[in-house]
Amino acid sequence: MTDLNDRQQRAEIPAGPKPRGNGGAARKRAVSEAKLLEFAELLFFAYRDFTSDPDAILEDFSFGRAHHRVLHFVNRHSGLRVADLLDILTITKQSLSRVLKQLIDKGYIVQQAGEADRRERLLFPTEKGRALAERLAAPQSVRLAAALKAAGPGAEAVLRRFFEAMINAEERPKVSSIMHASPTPLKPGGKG
Amino acid sequence: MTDLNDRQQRAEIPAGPKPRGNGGAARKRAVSEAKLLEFAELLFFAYRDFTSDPDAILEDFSFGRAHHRVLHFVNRHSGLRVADLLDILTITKQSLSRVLKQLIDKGYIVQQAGEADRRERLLFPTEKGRALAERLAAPQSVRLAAALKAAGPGAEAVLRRFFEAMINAEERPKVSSIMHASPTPLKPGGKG
DNA sequence: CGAAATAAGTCAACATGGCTGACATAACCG
DNA sequence: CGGTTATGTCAGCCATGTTGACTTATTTCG
Repeated sequence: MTDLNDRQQRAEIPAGPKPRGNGGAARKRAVSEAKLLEFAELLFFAYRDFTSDPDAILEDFSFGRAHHRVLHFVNRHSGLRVADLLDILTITKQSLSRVLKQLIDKGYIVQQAGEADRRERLLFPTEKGRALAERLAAPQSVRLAAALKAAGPGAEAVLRRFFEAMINAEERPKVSSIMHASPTPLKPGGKG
Repeated sequence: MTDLNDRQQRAEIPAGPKPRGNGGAARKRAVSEAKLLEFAELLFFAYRDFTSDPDAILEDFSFGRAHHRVLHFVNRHSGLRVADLLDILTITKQSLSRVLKQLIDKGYIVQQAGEADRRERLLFPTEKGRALAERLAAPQSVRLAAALKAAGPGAEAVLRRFFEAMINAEERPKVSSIMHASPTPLKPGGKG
């Protein structure tokens, strides 16, 4: 077994916490620091497994995690611009272009020139795109629902505050406006 | 400005929620589903920004996020085996090998044959490795501390339950044993 | 003891998805 | 009209994931 549970047994020496440079006055800080790093690890593990379900589905479509991210945001916030997507994903135009083009070519996303500013390409999911987005979201929703339930009553508010505070302060208004924006409807002509 | 805040203003049409396939009986489910997807997005944004601080530091060392992950776990759980690391990161031996070798070559990590089983290579941070790990962890700790504070009293317990439930059920005992394992001390001879 | 299993390392080749720099087109704005 | 903006695109590079095959050292077990 490559079970990590085995590990402790193998170490013969009891091994208490080793006295490092921060001995003495910084004791209280050090404990708190360790707890913070535990949360860092929990976040890592949670995110690792959170992404694993859709990743498995994506293989059947020869898509990757990058496609998922794009499709998700286009589906949830249909009518957003390419520039919005770049901002959300914090990747370059060229990186986005690659996956976005594939999603458009394969009929998961359609573009439509902006009404007020015709330079803009507003992005919309097709029916096919919406279906895939929902299929990818399903296991994540199940996981989140279970985790919220396990976290107990009042967890939603706590988590919302926690996550929002984890986001860079300058980004919070953007994120907030993305999440609460009403979707632009697809104009007639765009093949759904 | 490529500010996402601009978006709503540009859409002329009011655009209510469009009646989709799940009209009628599934109304309550649909609302809940939207809320779950909001948490999915918050998790995405939180993780995106959580990783951005160390990423910036890593550039100065010509390292990437993969190196950070390895160094973090070796530092926090010194004495773990290569197999443990593979399990934690869920990557292949070959992928790990590349970054691990670089960390060893550059003197951030040392290996030591296991005492009970000499096939095992136990991994330890050097002083240099510990220093870098701490430097990378610092901004993340600051961010986490602020977010915990913002989440309010009782947030720690809630978050712990939430994150643990987000992890695949089969993985939970492993994760738990990693996180609560006492570190194996480095034996004399290993250049620290 | 000797054979099989295990832990780790390695070589080669490939895919995905980041990145930079440079440049083209269309549309908007003053 | 000219400058700026939004988008798209070409070409190439790099980091980090993948598979498959194979070696070496060591442990475990019949």
